[in-house]
Amino acid sequence: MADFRPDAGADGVQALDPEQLGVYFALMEAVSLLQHHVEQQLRTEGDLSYVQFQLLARLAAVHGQLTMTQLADGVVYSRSGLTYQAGLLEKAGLITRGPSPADERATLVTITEDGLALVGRVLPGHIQVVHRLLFEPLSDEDLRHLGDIMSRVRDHMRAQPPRSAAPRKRRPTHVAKDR
Amino acid sequence: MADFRPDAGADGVQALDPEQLGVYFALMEAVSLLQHHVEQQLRTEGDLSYVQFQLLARLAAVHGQLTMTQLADGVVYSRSGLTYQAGLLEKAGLITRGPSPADERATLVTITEDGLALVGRVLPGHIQVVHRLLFEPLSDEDLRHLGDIMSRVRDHMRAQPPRSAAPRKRRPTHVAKDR
DNA sequence: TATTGTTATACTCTATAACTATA
DNA sequence: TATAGTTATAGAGTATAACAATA
Repeated sequence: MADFRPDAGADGVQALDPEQLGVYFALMEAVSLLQHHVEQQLRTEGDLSYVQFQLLARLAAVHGQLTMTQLADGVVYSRSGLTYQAGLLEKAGLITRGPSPADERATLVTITEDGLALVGRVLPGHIQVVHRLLFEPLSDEDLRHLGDIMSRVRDHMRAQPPRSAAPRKRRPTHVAKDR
Repeated sequence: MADFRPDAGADGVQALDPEQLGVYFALMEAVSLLQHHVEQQLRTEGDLSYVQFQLLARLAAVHGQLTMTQLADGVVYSRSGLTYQAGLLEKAGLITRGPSPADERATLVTITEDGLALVGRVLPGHIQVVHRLLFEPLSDEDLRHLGDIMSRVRDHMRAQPPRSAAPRKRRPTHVAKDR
């Protein structure tokens, strides 16, 4: 079977010991489960996807206006993806798009009253799910640790690549054609 | 704007304080970034999606055979979704499907030599990405804390709902038609 | 009757490339 | 030339419902 041991082959590459691998898998599975539940709640109570909720929540948090590029950052990884989502949200009357006076290339996105109302309507249930699934089994100390760790990791990742623009890529094909 | 304060409205519902909300967002964004990078690596080096990698890794870890239902658990949330992925993996020669002697309703999934080889080929780069993005900014103590916390959370979530079967649902429509 | 798995179908979402317009 | 955004298009992925077969 596959060799999960550190440095199982290669050229001095930094490897993970079994403990690290376990931590990584636990993190990914837990977040996957959390996200799945959260998406169900958002869909059921607000007919929103998680991405759409994030976009609205960002706009609500800054109290209104953001540029498409600012809005995209950290949520969506392609321009066209954001245009698509913004189109849906605009059609649903939750946001508005208009020209920017400062930079005429830019589009200013504004959240509507309906958009704000929807966020307000969906948020309590959202928070409830997160509380029940994520925070219930955690102590206050766990919470502090988790917050400290994850914000450090997030900042580390934000710093690393250019982001919001496609890095490098080589063969964007399908399932292992080379086997 | 939207009210993010605890108990902003409702009927005694358990709410999140701002610290908890921050921890939640940091967690989700960090994992989202990590997953995005990891998916690029898997696609580039092995033409695999993350789901496909998970399925192969599970099969590799148990050294071979699993039932479709066992394989789905925790990775995919619908039967047909797994059938689709298994079809791709089988077409690519990475797995094999056959009848189960024990239960003739079941399908036994077996990883092939090519499948094992691919996991082995992709894993070092995968591990490298995880190390660089997730573990680099963490101390040994952070690692212990994170592992402890996330495995507790994961187990808590696993216990909660029935899983692997669709829970309840109400209105699986599109973007907020009610506004 | 309940469970395992597949199929058909419809739809959401994402990404690439080409394009327009402004800085 | 570089940046902001849109459009067209193609493809991956997911979920629901209906179905067949076995327990």
